[in-house]
Amino acid sequence: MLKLTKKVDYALLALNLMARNEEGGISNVRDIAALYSIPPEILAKVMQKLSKSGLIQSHNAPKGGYSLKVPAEEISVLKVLVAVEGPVGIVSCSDGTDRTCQQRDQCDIRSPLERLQNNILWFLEALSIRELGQEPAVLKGVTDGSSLFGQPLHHKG
Amino acid sequence: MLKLTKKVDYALLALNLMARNEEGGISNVRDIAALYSIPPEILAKVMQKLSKSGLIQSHNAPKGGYSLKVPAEEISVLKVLVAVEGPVGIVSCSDGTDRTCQQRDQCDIRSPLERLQNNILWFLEALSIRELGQEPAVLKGVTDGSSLFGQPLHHKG
DNA sequence: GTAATGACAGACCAAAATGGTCTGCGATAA
DNA sequence: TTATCGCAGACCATTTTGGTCTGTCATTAC
Repeated sequence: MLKLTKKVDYALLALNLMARNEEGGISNVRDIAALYSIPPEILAKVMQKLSKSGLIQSHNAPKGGYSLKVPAEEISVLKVLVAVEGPVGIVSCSDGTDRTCQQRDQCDIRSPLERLQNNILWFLEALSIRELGQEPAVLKGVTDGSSLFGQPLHHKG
Repeated sequence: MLKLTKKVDYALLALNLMARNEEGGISNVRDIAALYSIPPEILAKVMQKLSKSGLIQSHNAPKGGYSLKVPAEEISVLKVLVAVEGPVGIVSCSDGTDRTCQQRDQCDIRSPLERLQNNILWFLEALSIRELGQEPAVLKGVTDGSSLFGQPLHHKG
């Protein structure tokens, strides 16, 4: 629950690798799969989805493979997530998936949960695969919650 | 993927209701289930977990039911989530669930992902079931990402 | 005391999501 | 023209999830 799928993990690993190889560097499925011990067939499917969504460019030929189509800075974790798994919604009633929610009429907590969801999506969008491969120091103040907020809010400990 | 389960939804609805009824107000499973069209047996299990985790108090008797054991302000969404579904981890390798991760040795994105996870957990901890039932206005500046941060960071649009 | 109420407990099942396999086709450059 | 590598989709096993069913135990109103 509230967990990234293996496919997303695989996509992030592959993209991170390609981000380090760029620019224009080509990696093929077999090599990446071998490096990370990923079943090649699975990674192949994942890469195809990334390709269809326009994040990477395929080179269908011997010595071919994939290369980044846009700069690593512009590929957010959220984009990867959506490309691989479709629309994200922590509450099923808010992403169009569940049209038959039995609680919808009586639901009195949807609004704050959607707000919570927006925050999570915002973080996913703010983190690029470029930053994925960088040392914590670079990220400091961006994704480290404890230093991100000026005031303690209502955080209960 | 990255979605709250129905059980968590049910728990939040029930707790939100009880938070409005307090203090010491008692609600029973049958009534709550009827109000929100939740299968009573399911809600019963959920309530038992909330009870075991110490968030609510059971009153096993006719005219009995459950009441909040601690103030609504002190019950975070994260606590509810953990009580109902166990430890949370958006990356399976970081919550002790997956001890056989094939990518662990070669994984070069774990650190930033764990950071991302911490941010999400932080938000879940910062949102209490008291706030769940309040109007958006009260939450403004707390969970609304767009107004929460002073600077735009690297947010790509 | 006893019967009705409501929590407690756990086996059990069906559907969906997930992770993975297999097979074959299509494009292209060596 | 053939080996390489992407493209496509059917297929299957496992796990997770949501839900049902059956029964027991505690309490209190009568």
